[in-house]
Amino acid sequence: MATALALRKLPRQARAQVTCDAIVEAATQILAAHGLAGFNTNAVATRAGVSIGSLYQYFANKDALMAAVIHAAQTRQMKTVASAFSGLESASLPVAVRAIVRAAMQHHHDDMLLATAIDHEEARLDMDAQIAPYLHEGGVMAAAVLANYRDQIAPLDPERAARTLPVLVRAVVDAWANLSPPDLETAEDEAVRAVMGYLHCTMPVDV
Amino acid sequence: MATALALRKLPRQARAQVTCDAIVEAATQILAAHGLAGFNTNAVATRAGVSIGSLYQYFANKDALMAAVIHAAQTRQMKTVASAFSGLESASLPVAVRAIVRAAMQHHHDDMLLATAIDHEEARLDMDAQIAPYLHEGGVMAAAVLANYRDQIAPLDPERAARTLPVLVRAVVDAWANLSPPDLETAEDEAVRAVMGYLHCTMPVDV
DNA sequence: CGATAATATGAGTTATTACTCACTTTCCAT
DNA sequence: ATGGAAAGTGAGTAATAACTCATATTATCG
Repeated sequence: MATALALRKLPRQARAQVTCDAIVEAATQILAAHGLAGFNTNAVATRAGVSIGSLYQYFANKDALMAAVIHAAQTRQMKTVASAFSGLESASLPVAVRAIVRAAMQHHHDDMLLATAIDHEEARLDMDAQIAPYLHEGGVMAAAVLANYRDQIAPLDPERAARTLPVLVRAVVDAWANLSPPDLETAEDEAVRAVMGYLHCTMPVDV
Repeated sequence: MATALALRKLPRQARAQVTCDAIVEAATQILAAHGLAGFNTNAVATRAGVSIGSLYQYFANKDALMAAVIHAAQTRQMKTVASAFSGLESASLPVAVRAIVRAAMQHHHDDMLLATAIDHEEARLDMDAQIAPYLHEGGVMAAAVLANYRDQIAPLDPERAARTLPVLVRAVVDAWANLSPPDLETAEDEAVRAVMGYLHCTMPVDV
């Protein structure tokens, strides 16, 4: 525990940055293809086309590499969501919800092995603190969008909604997209239904 | 891949069953405490108080042991949910939903490391087929309960609901229960809100 | 250039771990 | 009892994988 997850050395030249990126990219691909069981530093270095020594120049240990993979995944996802949010001002609520669900779908069902590996390692490495900023940023965006539809939805706490809605979408999408064969249409419909339901819920919730 | 996940040998005597159970129990504890990173067969055998040889008498390989852990976890959860469903006939819908959410909470936030490890290994080992019966059984139970409230909820496909609702509850609970400090009250409220919203959703969902 | 710093290499070391097998102990049917 | 089957043992093996380090290559700058 308490492994230092920071980079051992910062890349200063352009080629060093390329090497670093290639390593993280290779690690991501291996996780997606073979899961944590196939994730080892020698394989990552080989796939990245660099030597094992280069890997350890930048990543102090395997956990640090894993942390970098998680960080990169979060950044990627944030970008996708942000672009889904942009240009939504004039859309109706159902249209907006569906657009955001579609954006979320691109990342998640995509690769169950990667997503579950990240979940597990995030928990094991106690990365809540590092993740918090991403969550907060997502919350701010969500709150802004929800404000546009203030009159069409039940009164709700935007901070709560910002945490609940993304995981809700993700879980529903995963459940339906991870079938054989995947049922992406139902995945989308069910996710939209869940979100719309959440936003409209005016029922007595306390008992 | 395509590892045989069945037991190598069936326990015939009572003490053999005890050994088998102890091994699966120990494996579960180690997964919960240290995650997949700490999960190795020697450690499991030691913790179970049996020799490594005994472990391999019953489990052909590490994956077979993992499969047994997953199977046991599913069975445990099924029991909890079933007992939550019983004695619910006279309850109001919100009360019933809250009761079921509470039951689901007992298993999930409990141990993020175990839950995420199971998710990941389930995906890696392609265990969809083995899991299907549990899902189906859950669906039957859910359908029976929902039928009681037919008049209070929006028309919906029980089979869809049976797949969507459990993962929805689980995801929301995990999101709120896995904070530091955990916010179990909000977890429950948000899960109830999500379920009630889903059940009531009459909004235009298609665009 | 030439000097120094940054980057890259990969064989090698060391620890871990999945799994085997020859053997002993316990149970049970006759 | 007793013979055979089931259960249990754990030192040992072979493979894997995290990580190091002495050395080689490449960039930067005066």
